[in-house]
Amino acid sequence: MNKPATGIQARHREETRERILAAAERVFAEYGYEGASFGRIAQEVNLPKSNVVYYFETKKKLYRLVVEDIFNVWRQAADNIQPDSDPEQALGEYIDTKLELARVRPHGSKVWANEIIQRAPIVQDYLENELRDWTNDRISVIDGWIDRGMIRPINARNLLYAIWATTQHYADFTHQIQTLNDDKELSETQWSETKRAVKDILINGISKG
Amino acid sequence: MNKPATGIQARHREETRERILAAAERVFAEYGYEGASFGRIAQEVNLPKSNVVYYFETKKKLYRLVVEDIFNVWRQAADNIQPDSDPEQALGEYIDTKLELARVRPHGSKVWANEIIQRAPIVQDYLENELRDWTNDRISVIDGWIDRGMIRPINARNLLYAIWATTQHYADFTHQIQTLNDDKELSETQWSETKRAVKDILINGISKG
DNA sequence: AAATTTCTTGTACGTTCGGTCAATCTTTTT
DNA sequence: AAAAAGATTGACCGAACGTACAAGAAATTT
Repeated sequence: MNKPATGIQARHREETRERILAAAERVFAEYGYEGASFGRIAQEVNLPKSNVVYYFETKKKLYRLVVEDIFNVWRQAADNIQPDSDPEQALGEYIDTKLELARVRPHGSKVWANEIIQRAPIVQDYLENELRDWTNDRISVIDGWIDRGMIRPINARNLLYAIWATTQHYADFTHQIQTLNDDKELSETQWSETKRAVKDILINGISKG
Repeated sequence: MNKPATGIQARHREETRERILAAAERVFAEYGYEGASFGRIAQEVNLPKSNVVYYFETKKKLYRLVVEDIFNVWRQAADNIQPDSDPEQALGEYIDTKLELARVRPHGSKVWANEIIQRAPIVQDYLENELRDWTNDRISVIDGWIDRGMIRPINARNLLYAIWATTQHYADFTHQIQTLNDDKELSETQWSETKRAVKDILINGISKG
């Protein structure tokens, strides 16, 4: 798909694109779609505005790439939710991975949240296809576990939503959590404790006996 | 605090202010702070832009009123979390109420989410005072329950976050949920099932035995 | 090394927006 | 009913934004 990046120019192009995309994720997260501007993104990567436009043409196209990226990262995080997995372990790992993503890539999550809150004006087609199919697959797996008596008969869809909501909360509401933590970032220890506690609460809700 | 609203003028003023506030909540939710404009809000209530400006002076002031309003509604929803309440019932009612608010007033929740995602540029002082005190009070109550052996020793703060995240998810991510529900609004039955399932998952995580 | 393609950058244009202001109309107070 | 206060509205302004464009610099291809 991508060119192998021979030559000085091609290599430099990829590098610049990546830098712009990273900055765009931050700026879209912090200011919202309308609030973000080419000017501010350009400033963050120390390039003239017109150069950023040259690489991505329109704000909409740049934004879409940012949104699709975070979705694909999340999709991978659920790879281990398979019919033959151990439910508690698979979901535990899924929660761990999503919380780790909330920690190291909070901006992508915020952009996604913003897009959904505003009724997906840009990526609605993505929701109707990729997201819908992917979600239904995961629900089938969980229902399969229930059929085989491996977990309590909970509502698979609402469980999935609870996991999404809780894990993404730590990305989207970072600022609130930080304020309630006396304006300090969560420490290493607090993150571990959070992972343990979230699994404790959610997994306890599904296990038998 | 408010004038008793005698006379035609005063009554009409209150009425107009309310209509504008309701429209502003919708518009801020749907377009974000930057994306929302006096023009669009004015259009929704069929008034000239300058009249809306006359009532609220600046966009910031109007926005702040909207944000404070939803916070106060949420605060009330937790009134029954008291030391002498039955934990499972009190938290169950809290979840029910918050889900009902997610259903009937999704816009306020979205505005709050947006504000927090963007690092509370307008209401940071609110977080530092009202929200922080209120949260610590609730955590004390839950820890009290744990001390008296009424629930499992879970992490009270993370439990609170899980409840917020999960309930508000049904407001903030309405559009995604609807898309995954074949583009249909959740039915009466589905809302009941959701309330049951969310309580099932979260409350099961705290109960003893 | 000449020709071609790709990248860089400053300028400029049309639009939208928040907010001001003054003129007019309506309600309340005296 | 005269005077004062409050409400309504259209016109207007300066700033910011998305993006089109042209002209030159650099890299690549021939």
